[in-house]
Amino acid sequence: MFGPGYRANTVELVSWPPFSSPRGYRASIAVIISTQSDIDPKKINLHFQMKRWVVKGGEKSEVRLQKNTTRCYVRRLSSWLSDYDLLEPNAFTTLAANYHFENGEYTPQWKNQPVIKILERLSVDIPDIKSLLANPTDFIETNQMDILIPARSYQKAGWGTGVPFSDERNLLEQILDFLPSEATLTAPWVKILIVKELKKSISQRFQKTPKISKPSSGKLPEINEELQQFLVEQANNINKILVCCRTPEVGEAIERIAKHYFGDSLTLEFQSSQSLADPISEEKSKKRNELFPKTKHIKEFGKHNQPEFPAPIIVEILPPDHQSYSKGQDPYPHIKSILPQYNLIPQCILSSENVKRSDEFEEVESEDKLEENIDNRALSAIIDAILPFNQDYPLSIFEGELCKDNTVYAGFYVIRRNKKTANQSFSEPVLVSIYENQVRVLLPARDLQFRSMPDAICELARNRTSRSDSNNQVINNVLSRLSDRYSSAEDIYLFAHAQNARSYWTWLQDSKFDREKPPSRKIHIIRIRDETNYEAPEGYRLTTKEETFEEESASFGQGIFIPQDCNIEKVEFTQTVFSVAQKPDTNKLPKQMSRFQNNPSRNKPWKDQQTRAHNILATPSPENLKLHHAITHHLRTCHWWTDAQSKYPLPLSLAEKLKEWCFNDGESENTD
DNA sequence: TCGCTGCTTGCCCACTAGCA
DNA sequence: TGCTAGTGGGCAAGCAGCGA
Repeated sequence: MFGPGYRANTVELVSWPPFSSPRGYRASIAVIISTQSDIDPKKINLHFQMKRWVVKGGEKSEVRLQKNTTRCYVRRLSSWLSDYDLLEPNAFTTLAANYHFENGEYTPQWKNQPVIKILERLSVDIPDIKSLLANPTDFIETNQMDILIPARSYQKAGWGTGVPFSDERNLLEQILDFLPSEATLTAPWVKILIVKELKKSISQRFQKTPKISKPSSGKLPEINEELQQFLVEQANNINKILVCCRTPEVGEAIERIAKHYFGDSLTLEFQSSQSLADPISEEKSKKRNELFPKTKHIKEFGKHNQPEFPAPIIVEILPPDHQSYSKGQDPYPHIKSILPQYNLIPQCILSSENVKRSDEFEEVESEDKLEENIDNRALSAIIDAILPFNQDYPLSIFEGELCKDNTVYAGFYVIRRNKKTANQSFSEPVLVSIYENQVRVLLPARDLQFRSMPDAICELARNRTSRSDSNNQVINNVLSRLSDRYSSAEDIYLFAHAQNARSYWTWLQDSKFDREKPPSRKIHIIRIRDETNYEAPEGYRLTTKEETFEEESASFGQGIFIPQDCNIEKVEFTQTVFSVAQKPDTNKLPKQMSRFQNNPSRNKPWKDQQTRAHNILATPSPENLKLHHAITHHLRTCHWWTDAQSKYPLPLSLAEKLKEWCFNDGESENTD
């Protein structure tokens, strides 16, 4: 049956009738169809999903809706128009439901009132939501109207989330039977093996960083000398961290963790300013008749504590749903956007104050829970606070004073805000480069000066006017400035995120790009696409040569892959290559996870690895295609602050982080 | 005491509604 | 129609309970 189409370029199909487990759980398989045009020959992607329907379990009085909006799937056996009968319904529609708060009570309701009104005019009776929630099974496979409530990931629903590759393959083979004989399944992607010279080249370039063990069960892990030395080096640009706490617990935790992980090398300076993180009240503007947030106290704090050079500050704030915020706004975005104007780069940590929630449908977070993980929160606050100051990034290998890697790695990202989150919408291109482990930032819409990361953050917070150069001119400036500044470097890699940057840098679009006319003859330009809009293809990859789906071996593939009909030795340098992240070690899932066979692991969640698509759009050395892709893939693993493989190559991650480190929403009227 | 399982939660990433 | 931000979804990891 057709499901609700969420996007113009996709179609969703949902299996019917839902299959049921011996215990009475119900589930369907959904297939989302999208097209892939950048790989020749053109391909159709099928994305599978588990639709797990909530049924009442045991003696519980009723099932609960999700936290915010629940989109229930509705299937009606007779036509929506009473005088016109359909033989067989072939589509679902959705009705949104949520909780409505009135007189101190939460009641479930159908949310989408216009739809309800239309249905009323069509004389369609929508059942009362309370009876649906009290007896959901009464609304599955009826002869009137079926209403199905999708389960959240954490809910037990008889099946786990995700469809494993073996099942996908099985389903694809069945689907193929219905298609014309010309339709074929694509073969597994072929792994590009990184061997000998290539492997050597990677291992001789890049450092390995130690794993940072986290505190657990209230105990701090043992920090060996090597790890402590490493952490101290990452913080060596910091004289001190200003800490502004509301409660002694948080202050003590930060002190304890700083001492434990960084020894005596981090100086903490405690500042008591309770009011800094108070809820923000609103007041009427004198000039215009509008409400604006009162942020004078944050500005005054900045003025009084402004250091000569940018410095980190950790600010304790209350959770956004704390009761005292009901009287005012969450100060977090204001702290984030105002303090860097005064050379203070803030990192926030949540209070341990008891959270009393009036919402009975929320999971209640007890004080105990927040107490328990305070060490973890303190560690991530400290790491995030020092991260922008980490100017000597542990990436390339040094031998004494000499860097063995004469390569520049750069990432291009466009920070955007709309009217909702800034007084005026804007696009701000940023470029982050790493050369001989030195991190530098270019704000090309402003000037062509390479800044340190903290300087760039403060500059972005202070001043939002851009030069009026055309986007094209800005891009040309970036490319020529990059080649000039690093003229002695052997290679320059520039990573750009397609979905983010291509409206600014139109050359990145498939239709505008011309391989014969690269914008630079010196720089390797690599375009990265992620799953947004289904732009990275669905696919499976096998680590072995034999095609086998037994024991889910395909789920554990990782590395770089190309479609099987490509020959890596002969392909164009612009060929799309897939980078597949490693599944985390701890994710040791059982091998047999089929959703269709009644096996004990059927209810475990399953997830595909993160896939990215790379294209090299320009390169002075097309013959080194494999090396360029191997480097791009390897840079996903070079984020010292986390063990996991990350979304993007390192310089692109740092460029994206700039957005988080500054420009948080909430600008206020200038009252100075 | 250890290993296994299920449950919970923080955090991060992905998806898509709704804005511009 | 493209982009953003809010919401949804999933992984990691802690913890409790249970049985060997």
